Amino acid sequence: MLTIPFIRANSEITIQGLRKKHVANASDIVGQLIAMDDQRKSLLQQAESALEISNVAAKEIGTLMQSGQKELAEGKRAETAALKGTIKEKEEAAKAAEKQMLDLLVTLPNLPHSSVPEGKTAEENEVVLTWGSLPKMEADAQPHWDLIKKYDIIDFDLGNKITGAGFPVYKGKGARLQRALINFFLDEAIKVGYYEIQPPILINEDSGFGTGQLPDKEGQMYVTKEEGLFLIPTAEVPITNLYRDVIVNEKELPIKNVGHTPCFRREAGSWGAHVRGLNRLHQFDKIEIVQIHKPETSYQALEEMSLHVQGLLQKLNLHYRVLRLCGGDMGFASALTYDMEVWSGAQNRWLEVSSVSNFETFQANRLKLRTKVEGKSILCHTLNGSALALPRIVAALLENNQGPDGIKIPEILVPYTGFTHIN
RNA sequence: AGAGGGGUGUCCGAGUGGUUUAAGGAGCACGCUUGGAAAGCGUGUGUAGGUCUCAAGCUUACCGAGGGUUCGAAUCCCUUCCCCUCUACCA
Repeated sequence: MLTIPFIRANSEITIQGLRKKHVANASDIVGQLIAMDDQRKSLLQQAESALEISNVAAKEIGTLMQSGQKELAEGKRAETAALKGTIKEKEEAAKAAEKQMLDLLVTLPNLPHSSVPEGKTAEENEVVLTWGSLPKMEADAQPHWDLIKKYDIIDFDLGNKITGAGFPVYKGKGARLQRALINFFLDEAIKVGYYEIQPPILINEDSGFGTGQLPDKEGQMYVTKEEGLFLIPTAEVPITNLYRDVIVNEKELPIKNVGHTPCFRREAGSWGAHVRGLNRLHQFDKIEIVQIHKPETSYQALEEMSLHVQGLLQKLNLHYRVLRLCGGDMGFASALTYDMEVWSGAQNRWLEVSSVSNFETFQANRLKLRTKVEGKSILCHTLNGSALALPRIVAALLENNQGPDGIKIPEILVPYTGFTHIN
């Protein structure tokens, strides 16, 4: 969430930024917000000055009562009783004005960083770099949805039976490959200083608001019927919300956390072409890295996180590219996002396997996540990224490494899997 | 899940309608003291909003959260969340 003081002081920058993110009527909205805030302030002032009078009178009544001057006290009481209505009325009006302002404010996305390219769709994302080369594929190379059947390692039919579409069952070497990747990714993160967290995978409404999933995107999450809790769409939500309503000691920054969780996404209405097999699921495993920084170090951290993710892909020997997302393709809360895509040899296309973002103060403002610098409390910057999401990595590994003696496991994973081939 | 007891500042903890302007202690910061340290002494020590060019000052709200009663609420009432004890259940 953007802050009102920022918008007031930088209304032109705000309008330009919102336009880059393709918010319609950006200029009108900013004008409305400032007007609503003016109204809020003026009502608040009226309420507070009435309150002040009433507080002073209440104190006088107290003193009079104690010294036994009942008649004087009664007179005062009648006087202040009349104020009650005004106070309540002004307070309610101020609260209503604030709510109106917040309701509008929470619908605004974060402003993009200056390096974010203009553009509306994924085609306009900027390719930052490409690593490796196209895997040499045989003419009869099979897509992963055929390979998983051939080797009987991931079973969609069984998932359909026990749950529904998009909930595959991993079996035998399929399950072991999953476990190997999870441990590999966690170990690599711990090696470079991340602290491992195992958070709950159900979260409450406040947490959903803190990281920006609510109030807008509840349609993407599964909800429990009795308690109204949400199944997490990403570990970003619980791990970042650990710091909700926290003033972090400056000495503890930066904070670097990593966690593995299953992720649940309803993906309502997004099924169709290009989502076969492992390409899009309702439940999948992901290792998430989350960092909390002082503003001046957050962009350096973003680059480090990007390099960390790239290191994982290089160790797995996957041909990948890095994209800088354009204004129209970026997430709601992000100021700058890099997507990492791996080449899928049999599908002949790029698959997104990671998204690394700096949210600057956007989440921190919702979370009330602050630190103190020279005695003043300031909002922290939050960042996160997938390192990595499993299904598409598995898809690419299966497709790119298929051969006559089965699917070859990358060397670095063999100590984790305990086998060299799936055959 | 049932019965009972709780939730107060960074922490411990007092406070059952009006000098509470949240006592007292610990911690922390700064200063004095010291060869240095400890002890001791002194001062300070939350968050958010408003006012203000800045600062100071003034002011409003905040005692788990939300609402109510009252001239006045940490204190009384209602709702709700969380913790503890016992019982029940359970990996």
